[in-house]
Amino acid sequence: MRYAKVAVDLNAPLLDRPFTYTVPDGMLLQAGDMVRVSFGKRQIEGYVLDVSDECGVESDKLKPVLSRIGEQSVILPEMLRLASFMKDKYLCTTTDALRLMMPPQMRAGTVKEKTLRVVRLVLTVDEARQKCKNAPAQLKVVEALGGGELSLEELNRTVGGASALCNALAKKGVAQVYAKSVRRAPKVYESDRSSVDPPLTEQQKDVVDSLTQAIGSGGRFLLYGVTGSGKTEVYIRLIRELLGRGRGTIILVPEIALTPQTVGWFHARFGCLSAVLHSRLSAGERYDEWQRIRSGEAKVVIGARSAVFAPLENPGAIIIDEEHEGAYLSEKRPRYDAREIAAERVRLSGGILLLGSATPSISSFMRTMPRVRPENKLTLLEMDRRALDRPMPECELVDMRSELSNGNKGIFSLSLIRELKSCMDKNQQAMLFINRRGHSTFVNCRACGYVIKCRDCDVAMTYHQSSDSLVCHYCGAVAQTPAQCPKCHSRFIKFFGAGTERIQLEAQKLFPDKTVLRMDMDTTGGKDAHADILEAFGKGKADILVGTQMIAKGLDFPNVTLVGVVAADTTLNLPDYRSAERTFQLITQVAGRAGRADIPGKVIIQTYSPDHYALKCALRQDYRAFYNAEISYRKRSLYPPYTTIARLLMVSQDAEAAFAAAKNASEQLREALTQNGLMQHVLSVHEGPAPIKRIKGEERYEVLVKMYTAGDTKGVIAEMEKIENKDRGTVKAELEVNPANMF
DNA sequence: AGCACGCCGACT
DNA sequence: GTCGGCGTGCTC
Repeated sequence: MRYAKVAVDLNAPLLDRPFTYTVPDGMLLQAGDMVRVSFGKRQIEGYVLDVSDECGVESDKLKPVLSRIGEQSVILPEMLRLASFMKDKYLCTTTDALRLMMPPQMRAGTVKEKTLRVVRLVLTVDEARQKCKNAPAQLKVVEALGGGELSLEELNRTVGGASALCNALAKKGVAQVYAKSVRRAPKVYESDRSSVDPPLTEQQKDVVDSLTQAIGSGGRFLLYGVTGSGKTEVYIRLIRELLGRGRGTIILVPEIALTPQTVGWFHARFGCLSAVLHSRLSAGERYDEWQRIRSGEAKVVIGARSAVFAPLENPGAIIIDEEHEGAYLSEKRPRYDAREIAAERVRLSGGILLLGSATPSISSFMRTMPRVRPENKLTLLEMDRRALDRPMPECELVDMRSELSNGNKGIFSLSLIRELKSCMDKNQQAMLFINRRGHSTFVNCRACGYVIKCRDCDVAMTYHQSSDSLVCHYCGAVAQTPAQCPKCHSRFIKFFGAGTERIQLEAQKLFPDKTVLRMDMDTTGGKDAHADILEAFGKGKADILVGTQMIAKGLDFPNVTLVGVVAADTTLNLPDYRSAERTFQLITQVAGRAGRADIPGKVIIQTYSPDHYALKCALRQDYRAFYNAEISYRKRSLYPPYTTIARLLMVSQDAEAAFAAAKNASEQLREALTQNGLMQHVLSVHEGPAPIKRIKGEERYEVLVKMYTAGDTKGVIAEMEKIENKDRGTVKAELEVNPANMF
């Protein structure tokens, strides 16, 4: 007798263990297969984890596997091992992990193949001609079909009224109309780049060589390459090399919607060997792309975070572009880190992990340092020169304080205005970056100092001129712009803090006969608005592009010679230990948009804190100096990566209840940790209001736990998880480790 | 998660 | 007297 260990497709911790079923004689079953089993009183789906002759349980109440689903196994055996890794690492259920590894329709059983109505002759062409010699219209159809087949859709385009004619032909027994299943191919941004490999620079060659040498033995690499150094080309060469050895590659990009060009490049080079996976695909497209990968038809997978689970057998490499981006962390449970998943996948398959960035995250760069434990170690590959002989742009830091004391109250410094003028005079393009949308970031009463806040959030409202209203950027609430202060009724109301709208207006005022485009969440609402704006700017239909971080990455515009960072301090002053890191990354990335081979770029960075190391380093484009300064700050102040911060957030309509829950949780945690001896790993347990006390009408209190990363963080987190899962009625608890933001 | 069994309140 | 509330217990 053969026995199958089955993970049932139900999400409950109590059921998160294998159930044993007998395998009926003659049923071919292997690990990874989807099956139907009876479970209690009902029938459900499950996934075969293992098939063996060993039963392992009291055999009196074993039931048989009812049936096997699908032609191919759904989960690759290596992915079963990955699921068990995830269960352990993220404290999720096996089902949680497995569900990430297949398209949702797979489980729902609503796999709908897309079909086309296709027509073909059932007789030879000559016989068909004979039968239709008195019907000239039908004859046309016969000639169009010839010995092959055509979809009704195509046929209708060449022959008028083809549908009716085909029905007649079918009745006569000449032709046959049938449904043929086809794959839905997602739209790909057409790249104007040629599909020919360009020559590599010396640095690119060296990096490709190091990577190629690791094929077979595997390895983990961090490619630090300055903006414009040609990382994508390195990826392509590695992928090509792997394809030559029969192995596929997964490439992750942070926001696929923002990088249609990158997707286009891969498509141009690898054609239908490539597949795309991202959230904007329709369910059908996603399913079909998944199938193409699973069947081995597509071997180059490009996608967003979740594509790290693509059913690519034995990947030779997983490449993570813009490695420092927060998009690689899942905000839903299980809160996985695609970089960690990738590392484990390549470990299991003996492949290469390649993280790439012009501004690596502090935690990744630290892992390239000597004396890092081998299991965490990343090998550093470096490209410090731009390809195509593009020089690094010239950067200037402008102290906005002295600008003010010199009588310039405007939002543009004299330097920026001068450079903008010269740029516009030469008919070149400029980009102005500001990391806030709207017109003014807050509205303030000059008489009493009152700042207008959102009704439901502890956040100042932003003035939007386009709609002449106040908008809360946390909950989207809209309020009327008051004519007088709601508190003291003074009419002396002022608007402060410029956003993209204001910058656009000011720039337009400065250059009335130039075109100024704006790109932010407010102007990219439509489906293709995003691509449309970029395309318009790329084609020179605008002279100045104003935008938020959306314009910081992705496309290369050769005619952009000036980049202005209007307010570099915005991200710097956020209450988050990563604010310096984020500021440095953002500025370095936007600055990278400036200049090309024949026209060197210019970057103007405006700030009120010109002495801050993040800005000074960004000015010199000096990543290493920044890293050194930042890592010593993290060490001094006991921040990650030296420590790990776990945060248990209590959310409730009722402030008292949320606070009580936090206080309670903190006490329970201390007690539990003291009892099982885990307290020694903990640096601090602290409860209090979250930095933003209220969002969408919900009060927020938190328990912050800081521990040394080298200690037993897992044990402590497991204790916090237990507390998180306790039922506390109206108060919701949310646990996050090294939270993506501290608000 | 679901679906059973099981023991106490208001109803044809 | 029954219908039905949802507490706890089990599912190969």
